[in-house]
Amino acid sequence: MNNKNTTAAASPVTGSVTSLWNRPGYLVRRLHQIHVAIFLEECAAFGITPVQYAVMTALLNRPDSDQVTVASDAGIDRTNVADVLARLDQRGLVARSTSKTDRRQRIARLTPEGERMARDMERVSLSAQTKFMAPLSAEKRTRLMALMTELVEANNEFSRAPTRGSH
Amino acid sequence: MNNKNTTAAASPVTGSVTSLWNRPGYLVRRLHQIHVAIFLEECAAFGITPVQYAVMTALLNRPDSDQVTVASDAGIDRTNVADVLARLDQRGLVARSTSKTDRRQRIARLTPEGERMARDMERVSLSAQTKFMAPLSAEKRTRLMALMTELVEANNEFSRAPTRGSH
DNA sequence: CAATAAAACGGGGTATACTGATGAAATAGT
DNA sequence: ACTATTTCATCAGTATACCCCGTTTTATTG
Repeated sequence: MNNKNTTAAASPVTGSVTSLWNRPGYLVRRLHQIHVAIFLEECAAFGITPVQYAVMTALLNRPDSDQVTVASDAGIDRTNVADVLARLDQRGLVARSTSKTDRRQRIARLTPEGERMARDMERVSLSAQTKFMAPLSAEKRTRLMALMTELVEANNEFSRAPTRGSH
Repeated sequence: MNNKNTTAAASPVTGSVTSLWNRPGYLVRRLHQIHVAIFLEECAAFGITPVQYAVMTALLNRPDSDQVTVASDAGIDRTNVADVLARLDQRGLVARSTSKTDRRQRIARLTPEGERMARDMERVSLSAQTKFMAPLSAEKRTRLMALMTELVEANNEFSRAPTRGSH
């Protein structure tokens, strides 16, 4: 394939301190890559990304939210939410309007078509999750979910997109 | 803060099937966000991103690699590696040249300055890892690393940036 | 050895994610 | 009531991350 990985000396990283596999950040980044790839593959028919689906779910649970609320619920950066909502608006899945009680706020809600799609996507979303976690036993899946939840909750404030509510 | 999260009825997502907190993809995405934020904060003095550091580490372990090898070692998309290497080249941390044995390949290696910085960054990289994992007990940290490693290895082929070698 | 396949790279395009700055609107403090 | 601060949104800019497609070069195969 190339000139570097065909000899034994070409793998000096095994067990090394500098191996990426000892770094939690590397593993988290790879897991994220993998999940996005699986989700996009499973949901190709809908043409919806994981983040777009998170936004749609947030609006399903809490309609007529302003962008800050959507960002908090979906765990997405405020600036990014505006872009995502604009794309969903352009596709007719989301409608936006100015709040009557606070003219700074831009209120978003799913259109009937968007709501229908969000509910239809629950099936493929579940199958993406199943495929992603399939290599682990049921017990390991539960443990991993618990550990990740604990770590996200404890480090919540470090991200620019911290969540606010309970879950 | 807004008109939605001050009442009990404003949190209909608790325990719901549609709660993002039950979705592994959501947790993985949040963990990724959080780790990037912590890394950038700890390594602000260097102005290096997690991905750039991964590339530099890959070149530290295996100098004079072509871009495909760097992509595989660092777990990064092939086209993305070219962009990252171009930025590191522009900052004088990486030097690129055409391979003499295969004129398709673009060979990259750390400059002396880049190598020095990569070694200097090991300290802050470790402190970023520590800060990221700090909320978990030592036992939970070990378990989480093992579970994430198992899941990445098993799902390796789903990502566009699968790794090739051992670790 | 010529036709074909495969690999490496680059360009163009889209989406996420964040920083910093700006402006408009609402709230708090005096 | 008036000022100061905060909050919400937007814009410009950078960096990741991936896709598709085309070109060049190498490897394979009939």
